[in-house]
Amino acid sequence: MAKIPSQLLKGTLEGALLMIIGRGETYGYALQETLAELGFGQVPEGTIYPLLLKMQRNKQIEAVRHPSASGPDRKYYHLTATGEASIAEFLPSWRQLVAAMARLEGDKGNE
Amino acid sequence: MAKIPSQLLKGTLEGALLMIIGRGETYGYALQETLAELGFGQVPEGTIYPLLLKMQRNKQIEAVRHPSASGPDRKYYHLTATGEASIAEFLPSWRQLVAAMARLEGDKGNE
DNA sequence: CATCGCTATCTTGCAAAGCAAAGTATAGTC
DNA sequence: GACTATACTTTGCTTTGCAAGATAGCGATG
Repeated sequence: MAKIPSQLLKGTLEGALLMIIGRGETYGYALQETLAELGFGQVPEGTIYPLLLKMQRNKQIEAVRHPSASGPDRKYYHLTATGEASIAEFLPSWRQLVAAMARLEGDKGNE
Repeated sequence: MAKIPSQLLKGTLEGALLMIIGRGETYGYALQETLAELGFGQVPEGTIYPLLLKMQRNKQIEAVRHPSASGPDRKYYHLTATGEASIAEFLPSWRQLVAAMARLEGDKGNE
């Protein structure tokens, strides 16, 4: 699986993380694996953890610390109402961008 | 037509401009209109012109200056081989990102 | 002729976001 | 004890979108 260039991920990643957390409480390390499984590539810790902290400051997510049987404590995140609202703002913009690009790709295909 | 947040555009815009220029020689001002028609929203001049200059420095595009009947000279851009190669690198990454996001949206839809 | 509005490009400086790198710490394996 | 996997944090760099302002040619209105 090729790596998605960082510049392409900009902005999209926050939306993606919010949507994954919206599926059910998770923690940073697991999010990294989930992103890889979904096809986002190997997103580095240095990207994910600062983003989670920022989203927590913005009240989009909340954290609860729980011990783990296989290592240090985990910070489990869940969505807040603000986080849900962020997803509701993000998705239409994302879809608009995808639609615009699809028009361009369609043109390309007709040549 | 809503405005696409700047963070979402990051990286995508360069690919989009290259693809539009690939359809046929154009200039900055016209690119702005084309982007709007495609659904990218009103991308400001302060975004487009610096990007075009950067792509020119990177040899992805080349410019020819022509006078206009309705205003100042226009700089018409066309793709170079490097530019074509950039598109060939960009498109798979873009499609991978779209596919990954589609998986997430699909999950959401099943809830 | 002066002003306005449309066309057309360039430059400066700031903000946001991805990420490499380094640090800290726990649990299990060799 | 060393190493590996797990798990989170912080610092500083780089890229990119963009607001704001400058420059300039053209046509129409007054």
